[in-house]
Amino acid sequence: MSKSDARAQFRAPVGTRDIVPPESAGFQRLVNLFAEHARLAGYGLVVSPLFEEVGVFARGVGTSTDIVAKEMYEFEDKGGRSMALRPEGTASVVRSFVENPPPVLPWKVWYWGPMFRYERPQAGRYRQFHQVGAEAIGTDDPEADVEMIALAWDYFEGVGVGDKTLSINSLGDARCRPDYREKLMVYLAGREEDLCAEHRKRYRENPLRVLDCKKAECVAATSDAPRQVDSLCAECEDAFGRVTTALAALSIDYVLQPRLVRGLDYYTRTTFEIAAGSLDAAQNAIGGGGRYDGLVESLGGPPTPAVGFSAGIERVALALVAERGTEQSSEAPDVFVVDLCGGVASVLARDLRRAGIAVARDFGGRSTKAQFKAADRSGARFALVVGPDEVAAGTVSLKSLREADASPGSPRPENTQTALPRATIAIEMKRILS
RNA sequence: GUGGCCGUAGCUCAGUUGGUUAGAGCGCCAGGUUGUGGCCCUGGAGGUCGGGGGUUCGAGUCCCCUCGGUCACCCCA
Repeated sequence: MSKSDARAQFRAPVGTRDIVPPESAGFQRLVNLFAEHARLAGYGLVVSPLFEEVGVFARGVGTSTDIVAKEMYEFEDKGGRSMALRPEGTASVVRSFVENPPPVLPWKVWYWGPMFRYERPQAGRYRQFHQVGAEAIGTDDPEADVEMIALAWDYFEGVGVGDKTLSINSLGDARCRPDYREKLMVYLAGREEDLCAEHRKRYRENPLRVLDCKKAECVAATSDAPRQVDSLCAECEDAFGRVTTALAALSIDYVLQPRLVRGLDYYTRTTFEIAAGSLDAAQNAIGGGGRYDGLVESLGGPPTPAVGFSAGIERVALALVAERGTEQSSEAPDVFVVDLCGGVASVLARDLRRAGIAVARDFGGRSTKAQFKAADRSGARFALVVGPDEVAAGTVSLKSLREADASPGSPRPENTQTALPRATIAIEMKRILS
């Protein structure tokens, strides 16, 4: 089989990609760190299906959103049911909440996994991408909003995203949003001619979306448009004030972004987004979220306030690379077994692995030189050499692969090896590695 | 869904107005060193030039189509 044959046959689908070592180590790290932050904040893991009935997203996310209207992977299963690959995580989690009502509120859960959106791929945008996220369902306390923002912020801090901006806004609630919407509609109607071609026709469908438009015409036309934050009802006003006050107390800097609308219909009151300064691409949002007090009810549950957040793993990874360059893998083994008589590596490696030591080895009975080359490349700290001499003496030879003078271009140094008893090698290596 | 740019070795790329058998660096494998990595030297493997069609005596090079990549619009993570 030639390589070109194998390559010509199949490729990863458009907009998807394989995440392979060493990059996958970074991916795993981002997931693991979120798991840890979530655990510390009292969130339990929820694993929900990657696909749902279309209605979960249509009613949850909203049929007027781009995500549902034109980006969903929909299919009919063999039972004739209309299904869709999940384009985001919150709707599924809420469906799960409604289906399995927890005994105690709030229900605090986190998740991670792939999401699917049928879009043209570009920098930082894929058809299958991965998110970590958290939801707190069953409380309207603004402090829950703050906990969610802090979780997001501290996660990004923890993984190493230094250059980032938190934008927040309040979209009001069922009481004050309609009033604001009306105000904005009137304002836009008076300036219809100034809007971009797209929104001149469509602003009536969702006037809030015009605020999010990046076209110069729309930005100019809405520069002094009424702001939702100025039209909040007393309750929303109070809630938003408590959020901003608490953020200040936590020393989390934020920018009030009255134009922050976000493309999902379910948001109410607090919405927020975190953008990475190192990403100058069009896609610089690494995470976002907000409150969705009406979603549980619209998916058939009892009226239940909730707040959530999600982050895009690929985007975070891109931000980290942009900020600090490629990180090297931390998957290097502890030791590399060099087997010079053949057949002894498997037993030695297993002894060490059972003791919790990461062991790599070579295959194919290659030359000493080839095995040491492989050992060097593996990044292992030590080589353990077993040959006829060692077998006869009941020992294993330990050699450091990280000499202090191992600068590129240096000549081969003297080989310094230590003979260790074979019988207690696992214990001894544990001690040396610690 | 629309548009710009780009497809030559595992990777990064060169390849003259179209002209013989398509090259380099890095990486990989082996030898130099019959038990020792990095540096060095020598050799080797690896390509239907993304795919198809056309023009031509002759196409990696020109034309068309197609697939893929990439960036942007839209929108979002």
